[in-house]
Amino acid sequence: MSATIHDVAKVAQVSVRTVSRVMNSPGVVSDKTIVDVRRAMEDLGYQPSHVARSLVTKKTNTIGIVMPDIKNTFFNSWFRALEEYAGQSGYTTFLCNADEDPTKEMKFVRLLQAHRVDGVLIVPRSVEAVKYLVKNKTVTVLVDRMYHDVGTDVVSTDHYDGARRITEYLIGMGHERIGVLTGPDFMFPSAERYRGFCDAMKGSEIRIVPQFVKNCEFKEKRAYDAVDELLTGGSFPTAFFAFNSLTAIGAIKAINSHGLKIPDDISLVCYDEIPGNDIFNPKITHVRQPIVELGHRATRLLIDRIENPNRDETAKIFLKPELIMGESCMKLRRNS
Amino acid sequence: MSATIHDVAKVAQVSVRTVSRVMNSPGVVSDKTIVDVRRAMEDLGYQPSHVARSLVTKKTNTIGIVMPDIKNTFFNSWFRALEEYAGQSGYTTFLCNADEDPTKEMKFVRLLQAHRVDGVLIVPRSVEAVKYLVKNKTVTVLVDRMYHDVGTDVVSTDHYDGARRITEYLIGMGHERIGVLTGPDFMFPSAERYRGFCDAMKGSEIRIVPQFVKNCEFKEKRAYDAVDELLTGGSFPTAFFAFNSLTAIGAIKAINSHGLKIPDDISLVCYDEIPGNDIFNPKITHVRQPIVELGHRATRLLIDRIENPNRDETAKIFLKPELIMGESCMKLRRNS
DNA sequence: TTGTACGCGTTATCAG
DNA sequence: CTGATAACGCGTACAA
Repeated sequence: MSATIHDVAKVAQVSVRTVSRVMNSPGVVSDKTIVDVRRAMEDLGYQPSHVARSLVTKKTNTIGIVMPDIKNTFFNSWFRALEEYAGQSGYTTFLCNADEDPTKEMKFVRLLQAHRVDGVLIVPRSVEAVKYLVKNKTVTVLVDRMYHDVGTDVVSTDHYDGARRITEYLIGMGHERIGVLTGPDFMFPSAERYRGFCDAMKGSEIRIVPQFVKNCEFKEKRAYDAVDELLTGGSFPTAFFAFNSLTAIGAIKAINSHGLKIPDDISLVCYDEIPGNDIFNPKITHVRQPIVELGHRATRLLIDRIENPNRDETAKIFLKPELIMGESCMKLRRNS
Repeated sequence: MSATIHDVAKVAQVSVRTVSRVMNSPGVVSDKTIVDVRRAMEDLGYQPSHVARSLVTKKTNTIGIVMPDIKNTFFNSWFRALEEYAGQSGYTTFLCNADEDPTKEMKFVRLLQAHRVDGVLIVPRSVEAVKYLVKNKTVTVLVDRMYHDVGTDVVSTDHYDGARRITEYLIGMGHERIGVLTGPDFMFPSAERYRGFCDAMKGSEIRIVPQFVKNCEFKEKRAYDAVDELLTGGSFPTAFFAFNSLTAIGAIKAINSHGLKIPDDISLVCYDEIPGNDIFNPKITHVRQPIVELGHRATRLLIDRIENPNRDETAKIFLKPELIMGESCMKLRRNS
């Protein structure tokens, strides 16, 4: 099929070793031979086989990306940033969408191992996958979600801080009855955000209404149902805090279906940016994670680990989020 | 590093050939040996090396995806559909984002060839990349965009039909001054959509206003500037037809910045769905391409070509688009 | 500066 | 049913 290094050698009238040299260390080859070899490569449309090369060098120049939900704009944007950075560093990416399914996730992790990727960037759904990677000594960086017990590098953001600040903002606007649409408790970002929310509430001596705290599993439908149910009841929250963009969308749809207006009838803030927010009316006030940097830092760290296996202590990097002000919150009169 | 087939053979006290057999043709191996070998594999955490396997079988079970702009929701969704289908068929994908840059595109095509992918799905930005693939006998399926002269398979949609129908809809609503935000002329989808637009106009004896036809290169900023300029002038269109979601977003922003309302002051339709359209107010009337099917069909065709190299004549598949009615068009009084 | 020969981890051919 | 052994295409000691 494709031309091999032998074909090139034959055409250029040199040995394969020399052809190999013009590719990997052109410095030690005479200029004339370089020209000859290059011409031969050109003529034959030769491309060195990464697979053969990988077999001997034990390096594939690929990294595996395992993410839980590619439909989520957040992971989507993260991947774009990361892919660009990886490409510039000479790495190609294998993108795996585990679909929030631990079984699929394990399948992908095994697949990546079979492909002998040089490293893995994973937003884990279950500890098992991470443990498997660690056990097999795969260079691994956890992103966004993390587990404390396994000794891997982590790049994430300060979820506690973001949630706390946006909650304080809501409180400052006079809201005392706040509905929270959370993700699964066992997920680090959700747990941290909830902790931030609670601490902000504590700090203001407003009580959390237990019925207003809804675990929506980060899913749009769950959020829709939860908000729908709350709005149907007698006294509902004056504001909602959705823990990610999907739950925010669910909330918006439910609010719309009840004929209510944001922010006039009800306020809404969320974590992450909803798709189309820049043309949405009103723009939603939200916590913005430095997503491009999250991609770059994670990839940089991973590649660094791949290329310098000197084991420094594991890195735990938490980037600072940012509050983006929209017009989705109504200022209430303080009744104090 | 990882355990090899030899390690497994040693532990299971059989030859490597036998280990290979339990993986690839378990039928011809005695049950007892299978059990022994499986146990050995389990104990060592053995995963067969795809790279070594690929070297000898000349099959990598990977396909390359080259797309022009991953930020565009359309390609984004397309990829999701395709990746799922490919995964189920046992293929892993290399995603390459050429960023509408012919140079990057060529670089990626070469990279994919170096990785010895079994086939390539490409939304081409330039003919060169396609010609290169064809020259190197890479199994290739063009998606969305196409070139007539190169003899490759194509899976796309009927852009002419979609554009024509939505234009006729606009005309039916009484619009006679229609602004068009097109893509590059040399791109098949844009050219076809423009042809559809023109034919619809001809059919109704409304004249096309040349100043209202703006080549926006499928880019948001170009669309913003174009619409902004038109709205600043004295007499502007009563409706815009944006040729993709990005130009629609640009148009919406420009319209908003002029304090105009859709559809009260101005109507808007577009090709493809803008992100967040389901919560956008008003929902934008648009042409919906069967994007999931586009991913499945393209991948199915590609894999079929890979696995059955019997050269049937090249396939040209054009799926039918669909009109999705929103509330972004005002019905005008006919002045006839 | 250049060439020969071996090994990387599989599959597959041919005997047993 | 099972086992030596030669490829596959490349990198690299070692030799010249």
